[in-house]
Amino acid sequence: MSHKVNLDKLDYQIIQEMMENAEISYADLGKKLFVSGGTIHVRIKKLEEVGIVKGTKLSVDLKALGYDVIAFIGIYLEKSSLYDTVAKDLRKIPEIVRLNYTTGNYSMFAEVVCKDIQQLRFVLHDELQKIKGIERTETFISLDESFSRNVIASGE
Amino acid sequence: MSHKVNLDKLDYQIIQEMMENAEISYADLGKKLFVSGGTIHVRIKKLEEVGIVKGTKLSVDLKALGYDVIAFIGIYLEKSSLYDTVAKDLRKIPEIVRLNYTTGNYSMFAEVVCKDIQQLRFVLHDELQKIKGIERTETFISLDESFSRNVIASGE
DNA sequence: ATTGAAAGAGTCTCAGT
DNA sequence: ACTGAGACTCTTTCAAT
Repeated sequence: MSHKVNLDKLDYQIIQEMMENAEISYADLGKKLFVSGGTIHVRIKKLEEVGIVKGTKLSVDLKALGYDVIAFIGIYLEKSSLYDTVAKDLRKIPEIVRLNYTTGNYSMFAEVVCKDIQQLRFVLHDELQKIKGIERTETFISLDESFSRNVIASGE
Repeated sequence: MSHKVNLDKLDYQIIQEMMENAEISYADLGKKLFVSGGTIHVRIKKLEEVGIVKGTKLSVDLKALGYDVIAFIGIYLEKSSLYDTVAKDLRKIPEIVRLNYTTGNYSMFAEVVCKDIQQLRFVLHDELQKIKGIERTETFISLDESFSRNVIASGE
């Protein structure tokens, strides 16, 4: 459980700004938010210490990298108690980049990223069929990503 | 369309490493990959120029930020031609962080991030019901995220 | 293309407020 | 808690290979 930390407007502004672009310098971000670069530095250090900021990641264009196919897979389990073992098996498939245990129709929800439809076919027909405990799956291939963005960082 | 660029093993290794941690210095990454820091710099500049690398983003712990609820929404449209107008309306709901146009059961697939169940209820019952063109929706609340990770950067 | 070194820019620390 | 300046580290450029 994450014990509540009190963040002020400046903290949220820093997070908001750097979720989109982490390359901005402390001095420049400070100018933008009307504080010194030193203050930005102190705040970010605090946000790292309390675990809100986990680091920075390279933002990569998947299409440009050759990954043209994104799909979502709804997974029905034979028994919901099989969740952990099936999750462990799904983790071994590198094309599956995300797995959630969900309420509703499906027991689990997976996101797959593949280079092409042939690779997706392989994941669905070969890799997934091997896994014991999956009753059936439903696949939703993304034809277009309308948008993808960050949450709004604010205290309400 | 992204015209193919020839990447070698070193390019893929740099991407792989920095997708996970973009804070490592060029000198340190160079040591790890047995080249100079200057070479890392040249490669990253190339990857930026060809549009594979889009920048760096702050990695934030959503739970620690107060966002405890992730849900997926399958959306049935009255007519699939309504895609664009509905997408435009969904974009106005800040809690919806991602929207895909998909094959299969649903016409669209949305991901929502909320502070609590009350906020999710508000998005589902108030915000979503206002939008013209949505026939019905199915919601899958994530009870647990088993894993979330990057694709493998490699040329096969 | 890669390297190593110099120049420039950014981060980090700290004493003062 | 914020600031500004100094110390330190990293990025960026470039001449040589």
